[in-house]
Amino acid sequence: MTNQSDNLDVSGRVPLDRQAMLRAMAAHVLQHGLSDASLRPLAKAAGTSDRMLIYHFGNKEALMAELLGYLANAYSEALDEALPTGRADSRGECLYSIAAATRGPQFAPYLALWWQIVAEASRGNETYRTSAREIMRRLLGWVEDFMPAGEADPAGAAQHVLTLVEGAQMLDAVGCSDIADAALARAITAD
Amino acid sequence: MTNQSDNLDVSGRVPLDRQAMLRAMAAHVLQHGLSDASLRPLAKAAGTSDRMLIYHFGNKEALMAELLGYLANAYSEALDEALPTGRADSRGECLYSIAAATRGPQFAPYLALWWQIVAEASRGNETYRTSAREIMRRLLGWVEDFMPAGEADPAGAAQHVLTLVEGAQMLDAVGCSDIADAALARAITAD
DNA sequence: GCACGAATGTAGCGCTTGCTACAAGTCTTT
DNA sequence: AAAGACTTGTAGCAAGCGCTACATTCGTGC
Repeated sequence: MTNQSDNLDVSGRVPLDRQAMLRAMAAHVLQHGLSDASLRPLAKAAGTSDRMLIYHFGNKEALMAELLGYLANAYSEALDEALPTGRADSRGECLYSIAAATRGPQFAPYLALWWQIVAEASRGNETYRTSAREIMRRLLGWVEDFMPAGEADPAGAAQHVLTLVEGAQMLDAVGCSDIADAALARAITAD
Repeated sequence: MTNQSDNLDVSGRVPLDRQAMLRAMAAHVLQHGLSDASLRPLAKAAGTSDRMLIYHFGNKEALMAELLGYLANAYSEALDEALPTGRADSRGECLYSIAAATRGPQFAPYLALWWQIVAEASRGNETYRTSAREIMRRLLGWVEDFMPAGEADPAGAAQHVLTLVEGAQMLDAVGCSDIADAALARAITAD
């Protein structure tokens, strides 16, 4: 029952260890997926023991919730870096830029993980659903901010773009990138 | 090493057993997901033993491949039943009808399974990827056939509709149906 | 009627799962 | 220096995993 989540002392040593563990575990999960996210492999990746993971995080569910939050942040930061700044010149360019950025190979590990999160969310797991919804909201906000300045309904347009891009990513995942490409090209010229 | 996949004798008893097993296992997987698709639960659902499943299907991978094929067929048939026949009157109606049909509650079990399949496919599992691609192709064909008669580019329009609908379904899965609804409404009025 | 292969039950192997009991270290506080 | 809290290693539990060895039953062809 003793874990140090409420340890806020000045030394800061314990929170640092926690962060280091989370960083290492996040890297492991990105590479190997949720199905290999059991205590012993995670502990090995973090350079510690399953015993210590339970000690630090309480139980596996709490660990996964925290790890998911960490990964959501990491994903957000990766997006911030990959996505263009400012505003698009047209709706078509907005769609194109965002699709191009998020479908790039550097996001493949995140997307592979993403679909596992969606699968869990779809099965009713509230931890994953909450995390996933938060990521979508954040992404939607980003798309909205990238909408061209003259856009009459930036929120609606962003929702449209997001839905298309996510559909395209799913088609990528199952090897139907041709369909995704055609759909996006059509949507871009239509705008 | 003895299994009867090549047993084509007239009695037909063995293939029947195989079909019955697949039917029962498919129902179980639809209800409980892939994560509960290990040999013992599957065997229990099929009224037999893990020992017999291995005997009949060789190993788990072969079993899952066959089960996935069975489920893809079942999904197709469910779609055939749920989707309207004939042709839509407009692109907007086409999108609306297909979204309404495939987002209905009767497809929730299929969709929960679908995202698990997508997750596996995205991680590089070829069995799942092949199965998923086949389902997408079939669905795309269906959408194309439902396009209004006057449509200049039915194939392209169908790809567009499919991408939007799949994006909407993903947003449903993570509890963002509001975004999906708005995106579809916008796409429908735009058409 | 008997022999042979197909079909099936029982038991178990080696491995991984989340988690715990117990003991021993280390570090801080008094 | 003693005491207590924090931290960690070792060993293990009960359950589940895919799969197999062995023995038995069953139906059919000679």
